[in-house]
Amino acid sequence: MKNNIKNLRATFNLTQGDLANRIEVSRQTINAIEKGKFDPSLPTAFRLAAVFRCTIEELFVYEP
Amino acid sequence: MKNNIKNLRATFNLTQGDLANRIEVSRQTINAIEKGKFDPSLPTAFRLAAVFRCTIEELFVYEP
DNA sequence: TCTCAATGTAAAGCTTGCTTTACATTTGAA
DNA sequence: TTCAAATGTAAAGCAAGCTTTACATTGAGA
Repeated sequence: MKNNIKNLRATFNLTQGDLANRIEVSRQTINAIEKGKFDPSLPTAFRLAAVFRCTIEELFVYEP
Repeated sequence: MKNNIKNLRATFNLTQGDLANRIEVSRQTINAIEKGKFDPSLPTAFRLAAVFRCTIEELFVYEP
């Protein structure tokens, strides 16, 4: 699963820590998701999409 | 997190077992998701949306 | 009514998402 | 150049997603 978080984060001028605070996860979680270490849970994906005012489909690219 | 899986499954004439096979999870997983026992992972949500040809946002309603 | 498919549910166990703590590396602004 | 903020990473531990096995309940058609 790929994602556009790093780019969007830059567009919105947010640090990993800022974003983490906004969606109430740890900074390490944001880092891990950006780095592709693991996929977020569905609730976390919804909160991320809400911050960037986009759909989950625009934020994440599913790869079988 | 609420979801419309049960309705859509009826519309598409699929049993829980059918749907489970389609997205390669166990029947119990489908049952648990329908019953709200837990939220699916993001990959599982993507596969569910693909079966019903809808978006994740149409399939799941996030509740903080 | 009988019966078989579909659904509900439970327990044990594995994997993954996420946390906290902690430290190293990179980067950019003064 | 230096120093602080931002990022990267790692380990241990808890919580959630999912599996397998197994059995009970519901429901609809013969």
